Amino acid sequence: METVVEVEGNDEAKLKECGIRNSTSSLSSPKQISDPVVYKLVRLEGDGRIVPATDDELMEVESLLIDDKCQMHIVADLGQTVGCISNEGSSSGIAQLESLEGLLQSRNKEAGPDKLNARLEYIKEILQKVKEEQRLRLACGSPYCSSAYLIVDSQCCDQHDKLLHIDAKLQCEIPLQETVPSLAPSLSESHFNQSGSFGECSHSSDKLVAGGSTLSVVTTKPDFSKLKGEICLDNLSIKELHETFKATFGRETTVKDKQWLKRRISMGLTNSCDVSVTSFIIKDNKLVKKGNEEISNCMDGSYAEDPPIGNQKDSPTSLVSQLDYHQVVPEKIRLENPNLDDNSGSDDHQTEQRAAKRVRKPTKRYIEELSEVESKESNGRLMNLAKNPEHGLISLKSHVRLVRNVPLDGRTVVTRLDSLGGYGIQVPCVSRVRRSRPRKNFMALLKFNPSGMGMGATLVKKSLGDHSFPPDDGKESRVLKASFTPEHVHHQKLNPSGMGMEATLVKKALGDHSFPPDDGKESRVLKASSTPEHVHHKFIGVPEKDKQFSVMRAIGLGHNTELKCINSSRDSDDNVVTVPTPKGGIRRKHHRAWTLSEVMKLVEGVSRYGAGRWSEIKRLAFASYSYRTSVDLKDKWRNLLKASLAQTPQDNGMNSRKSTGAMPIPAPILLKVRELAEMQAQVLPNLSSTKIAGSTRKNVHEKQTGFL
DNA sequence: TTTAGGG
DNA sequence: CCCTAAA
Repeated sequence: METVVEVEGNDEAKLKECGIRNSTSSLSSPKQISDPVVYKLVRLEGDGRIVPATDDELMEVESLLIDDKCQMHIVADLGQTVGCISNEGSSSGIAQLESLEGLLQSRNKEAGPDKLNARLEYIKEILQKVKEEQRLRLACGSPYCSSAYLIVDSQCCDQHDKLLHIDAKLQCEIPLQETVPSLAPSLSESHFNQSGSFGECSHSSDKLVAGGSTLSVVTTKPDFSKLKGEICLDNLSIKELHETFKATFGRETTVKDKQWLKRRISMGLTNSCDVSVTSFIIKDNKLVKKGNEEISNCMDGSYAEDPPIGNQKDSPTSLVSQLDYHQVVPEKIRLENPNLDDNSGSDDHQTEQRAAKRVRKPTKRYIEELSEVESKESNGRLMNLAKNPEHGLISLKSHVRLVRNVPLDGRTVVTRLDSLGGYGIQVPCVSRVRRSRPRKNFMALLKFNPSGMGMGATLVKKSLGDHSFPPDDGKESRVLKASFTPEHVHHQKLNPSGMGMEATLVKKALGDHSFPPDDGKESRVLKASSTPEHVHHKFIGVPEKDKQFSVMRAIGLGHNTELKCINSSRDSDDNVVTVPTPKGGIRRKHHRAWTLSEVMKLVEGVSRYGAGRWSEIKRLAFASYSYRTSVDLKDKWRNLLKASLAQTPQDNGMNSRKSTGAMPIPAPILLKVRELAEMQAQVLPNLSSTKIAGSTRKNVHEKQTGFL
């Protein structure tokens, strides 16, 4: 998969490609080695040379530049527009993209799981965008002129940027717990830099900027360092294969199975890009891919030719490929072939199995959540694009770290998500407040309770049956939900056992307002708003000492108190559920008064599509009114109907009276409402009841007399 | 998911 | 406006 991303790209991409495929990284520190995937910062010298963080790397990269065919591109292009794609690069990039797409498709066919498909879809989408941008750029001649996404500050070409994004996404989808820690931070940094939201947030960037002209982030795979040149695995002896294996994964293997070795190596090298072994050529001890096209071509048959092997025992390095393997190879087969290769590591085997398992589960969920968020929040392509990757990051992070710094991480994640989501700091703030609230809330209630006891009762009731604390704005609440969602997942994963229990309990205590993590996208305001609350209560207490407290509440001791907490929070944070009306009454905070135009729209909609087609009307006539649900329309129509019926008989008396209070509905509109009602009443019940028809007619008559 | 109807 | 049952 990752390869896919790399393939896609222009020179920058190629650069990365080189790094990965040719096993550029010669990270020597143990820590780095232990991390299968590492994003490294590389500095581009004025002359276009790439200067990695370490000397070793420098050498590596340089040699790569010499060896690889992409050298020319890199040197030339980077030389002048550091990190930007030259036209030449762009065109080739497009070509690569194309082949990449083919690749993706072929993979799509092979990989059964829907998740994979979803991912591929996503990637394709991104690629599409990238490609388009490239074309635009070509047309304009200027690297940035058409960049619809992020105008990245000097340092990275956005192309590369996107690649990274994709990478990030991919990575997160391949949640390698061992892998990510180092990855996430650097990634995020680069993101921040590029999006500009965070200014110079990354120390690393500072460092690099200071040291050299530009910086660029390169993905590198550890332990590939020993591989040099091109390799045709097919021609290697077992011993050679062993060497290669070692170089690739950093450990020995005793497996004698050539096929297996080749497979493992290729997978390891291509980093989960299912490239057939044959796409490698060996040369001077280096392993290199022949070409992108070939790769993509090979893709299709690769698995067919290469029968699945039961024992997946690689170093952690190849977890990525593991993932693919697991996805592609039916569970059955895997189970049926327990140990094709014996000794070299039943340990590894199990470990990996476990890894794969624990890895995959969260992924799906996360993706769902993320996609949901995306679809909801995306304000435009720009944001969208910038965001997606970010989500990836988030998921990454949570996957990796959830084990410990929950709160800390959670916040970070939220914050970041938010900033990229284009919603300012709102979300994070809210979330923080919510999180810290549980303890205080308790006391806060009394203070905040504006209307005294009576009110309190009302509130309690509401909280029980109606968790509508929404910021009165559908959008906003949705944002909230979105922001919380990840957290929710996060926590759940974090503490599956204990947490789950508590969550359940709390839920019950609350009356189980089935807080659906993946509730329908459109989730009505109500639900959206309630979600955060639930999350809050479910998870907040857990990580620490609050546990007891929450448990208590959950059990019921705090039933009321908890509710009150919610209320108070609403009072303080969200301006209460209800709001006093000038008239003296109380209405729901997020009640949206129907404007005349809305009413007219509604009437028109009904006349056009018919009463009852609320969803249609909603969709077509109220598309822009996100806060009006089809139910709302229906309700309003019902009211209108009532009003129209009530008003007509007794003339304006009613009307005038009404006008005093809420918005007066103009008689003409009521008239129309009535007409429509009758028309439809006639049309529909026509068949069945004459009674209705009679009454309708009567009504018609009345109305007509009344108004004409 | 949408619609209809009750609260 | 909210909730829920039914389709």
